[in-house]
Amino acid sequence: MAATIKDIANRTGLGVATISSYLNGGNVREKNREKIELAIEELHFEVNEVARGLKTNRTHTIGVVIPELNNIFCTEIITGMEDILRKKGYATIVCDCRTDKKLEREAVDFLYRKRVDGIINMPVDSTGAHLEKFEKANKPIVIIDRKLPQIYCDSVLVDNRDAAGKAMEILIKNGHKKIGLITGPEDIYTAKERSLGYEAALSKAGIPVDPNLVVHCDYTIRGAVAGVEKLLDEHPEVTALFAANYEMTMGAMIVLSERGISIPQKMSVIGFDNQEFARALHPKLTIITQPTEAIASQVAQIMLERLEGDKQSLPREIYLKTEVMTGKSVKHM
Amino acid sequence: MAATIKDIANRTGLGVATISSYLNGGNVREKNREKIELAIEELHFEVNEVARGLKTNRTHTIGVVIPELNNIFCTEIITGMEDILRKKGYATIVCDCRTDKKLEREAVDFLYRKRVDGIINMPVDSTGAHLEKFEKANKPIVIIDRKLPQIYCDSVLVDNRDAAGKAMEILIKNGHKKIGLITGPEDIYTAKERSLGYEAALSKAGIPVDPNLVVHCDYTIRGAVAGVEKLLDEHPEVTALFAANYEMTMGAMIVLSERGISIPQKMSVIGFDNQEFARALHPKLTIITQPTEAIASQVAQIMLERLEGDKQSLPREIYLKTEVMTGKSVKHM
DNA sequence: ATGAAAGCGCTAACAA
DNA sequence: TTGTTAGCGCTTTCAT
Repeated sequence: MAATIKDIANRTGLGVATISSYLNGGNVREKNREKIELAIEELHFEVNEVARGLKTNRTHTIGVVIPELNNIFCTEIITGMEDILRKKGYATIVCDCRTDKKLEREAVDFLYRKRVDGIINMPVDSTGAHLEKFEKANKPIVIIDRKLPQIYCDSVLVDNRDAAGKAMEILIKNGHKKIGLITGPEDIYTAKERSLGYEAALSKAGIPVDPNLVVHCDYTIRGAVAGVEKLLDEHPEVTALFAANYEMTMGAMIVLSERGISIPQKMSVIGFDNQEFARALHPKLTIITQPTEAIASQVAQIMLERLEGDKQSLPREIYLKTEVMTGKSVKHM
Repeated sequence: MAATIKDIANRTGLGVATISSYLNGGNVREKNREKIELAIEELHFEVNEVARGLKTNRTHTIGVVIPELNNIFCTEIITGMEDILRKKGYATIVCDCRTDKKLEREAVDFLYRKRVDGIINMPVDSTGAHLEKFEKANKPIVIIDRKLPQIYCDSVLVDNRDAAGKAMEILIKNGHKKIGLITGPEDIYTAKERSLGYEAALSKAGIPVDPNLVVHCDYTIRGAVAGVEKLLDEHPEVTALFAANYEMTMGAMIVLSERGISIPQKMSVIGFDNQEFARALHPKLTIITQPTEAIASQVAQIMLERLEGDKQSLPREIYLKTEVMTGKSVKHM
């Protein structure tokens, strides 16, 4: 069995409270400090955080629930958050719920049972019902990428309508009128926002919106491949594509590459996220990039503030902007 | 405060032991079962796994320590493992140690303090010293991608020498003699193995090994960009490149794309991992792919077996093979 | 089938 | 500064 605080107490002849005090940065006589450190060394003692968590009602663990781990947008954010949280002594348990509401709820319940101190969620269920337990327990909730009006929580969002608007503006300025939109499911907030940005930009330019040019995929590579193939088959008049996340950008590129459709001569393309991928393509892809680092740091900061005291202040809503990285994948008509 | 088992006991008039028994699948009189379920519903009771863990000395949590979360090879494996482990009631705490030995040790210590039931590690420190606590505690250790002779543990490996051999065989068969190798740091096991495979293949074909054509990067995109630029500048005689992981493949493609070096006319390329990326490029890239799903399932299976009883049997070593996905990025000289 | 009670390893009063 | 002790929420004998 692993050594306990009691073993250290016996070994040193001190009381358990003294050992506990030492472990928590309390004052201990120099001589005793040495004795304790020796005993800890000899017995390979490591605090049992399970016991500590039971007693203090704080686990120093944050739950993170995301739709998909195999998604560079998510992993970049997670990596960034982890870095910040770890430095403050917090660990994260990441659960990927496969964009499934049921799994999402299970993940949140699971994390609640583990008594994580707070939860960070890029939600699939837009009602937020799965988060009610955390709300009732008065544990901080930070939401990424959408608003949850029913839930008392902070949110960090990207201006997705503007993001799509920027892409469309480039295409329209270059004379494109038949623009295919590769977007996510209608019930996903970010996808809907991007679709709205697409429509608004067209309307503003006086170009009629043809709903047949809007392909609703499922935010995955595979889905986009199927969707783009269908779009190209049925609408040869399309001169440009805008793919509204990274995975679908890749899906679109796969179809164009495999069909030998040259960019930008035969098709103009604007993608999303992942600068490295855009650079690796030839010609370089023009993309809209999301500020993953800023998102990560905002989310982590807010969570830390909520954990270390500020429980009452009103829910916050942080909006961040995307940027355009210009390549050579758009042809001037 | 959250409801406890005691609250349920009071509410139902039963004893805590009965509630506990119910929660753990014990037999309870039908009438009491109903009462308990009603109380659980009304009080929003959720078992406190922290308390349970303290008592049972099992947390149903597995620690996972990897060098980098922003690495598709790692995330694919993690996703696969999580799926399997979750179905058996185990959660995972993933720590990314940024390919840093010190952070790796801290992550492992942290997980030990959290009393995870077992640990899965793609190790940075080749001595395995950081894992000794788990070894002493007799908690299962499963290693991915290298052997740790000093540590009592199971390992799941890929035949990396063979992987590099396959790539080289293709290039050599197509008449290439000046082949650049973009590989990882010499002290990383997989990188070394891939380098050895490169050298062996050249020697076997009677082609002298020129160490100047071997670029040791750090397994990152950025590192590979710098490395490939230098290689191309200093060795214009190179006709083919083999990049020995996905990130470095992308780095190589970035340089080639930005310099306008056409593939395969001016340069032949074989990459590593990420089939989607290979397909998205035009012409399609020939790559060596690792069996991430098989790795994930082997690792998870072994961990589960060790957790559910089989503590004694000898350490296992599972070897898996890579595959070639043929594209059009290799020119016949 | 159910309940009483001990105890997992720790922290936090409180007392000394 | 140090020690004694109660108790966090649960499981687990051992009775009943």
